[in-house]
Amino acid sequence: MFQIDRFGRTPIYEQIIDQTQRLIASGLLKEGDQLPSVRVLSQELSVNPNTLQKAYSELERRGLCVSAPGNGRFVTADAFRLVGEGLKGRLEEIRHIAEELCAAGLPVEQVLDTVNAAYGKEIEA
Amino acid sequence: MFQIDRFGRTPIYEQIIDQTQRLIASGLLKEGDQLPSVRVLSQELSVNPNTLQKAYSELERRGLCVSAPGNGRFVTADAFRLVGEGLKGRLEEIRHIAEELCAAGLPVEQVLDTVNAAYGKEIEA
DNA sequence: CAAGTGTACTATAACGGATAGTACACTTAT
DNA sequence: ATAAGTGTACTATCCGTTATAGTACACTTG
Repeated sequence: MFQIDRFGRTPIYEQIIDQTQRLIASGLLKEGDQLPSVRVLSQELSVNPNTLQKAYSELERRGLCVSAPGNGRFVTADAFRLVGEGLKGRLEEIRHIAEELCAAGLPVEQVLDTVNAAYGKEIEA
Repeated sequence: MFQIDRFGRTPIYEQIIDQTQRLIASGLLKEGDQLPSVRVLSQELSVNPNTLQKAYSELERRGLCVSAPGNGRFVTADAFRLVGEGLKGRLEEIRHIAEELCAAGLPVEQVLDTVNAAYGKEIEA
């Protein structure tokens, strides 16, 4: 369910946060679904429970899941809408990079082509 | 000439590298131009000389500048071309984020509009 | 020679990330 | 009631990266 890269610079707990959000955004995780427990996921990924606890706490702070002590941790009803709003942040990243490329003199078409390619769309001549 | 953010997560030496590359890409730094010495820049930015040395060493490793011990450090002839190749990496970042947004169901038009906006282009209806 | 370059080296401090271990409270199923 | 599985809270420790401090040396130019 999760895939951890131990060599990159991005912390494990951030990877968990990102991937969980992506699972929600893509609909693989829906309202009411239970997230893997910190202990189970800890063994599955060979990651310290505290690290996962940190990630889950942040997801909870963002309102994407709620904890039912003694029971488990579940995706909230607002989760899908909330990650949708979070996509604006990703758009800002693209905007930021695009501004750099613009300043560097890269033609805009090349950027647009890249976006279209990512969407699996054929490049129009 | 340089602007340092001491609170962000990105290390100072990386900021120096990035900004220098951007100056070269935008043409503000051309072949033969002298980079500020580690000592001068150290005082100007209130940054340790070693930190700047680290940044400059990396730029040198990438072939963007050469050091003339006792004289100074200068932008190479290949610098402009090399940073140009580096832009492909930035494009890959955009591609990566765009794939995420695609998976999340964000319409492609919204991404294209963002790119166009970054290029200062009006959005076409 | 003096001043300004780059370079090299050691040592230290500070911070974030991750781990280890323990303990406690709660819910569910048996 | 008990056991197993949840979440939660803590403390302590380790490690790597970043940044700083200080010193020393070699080189080039004026």
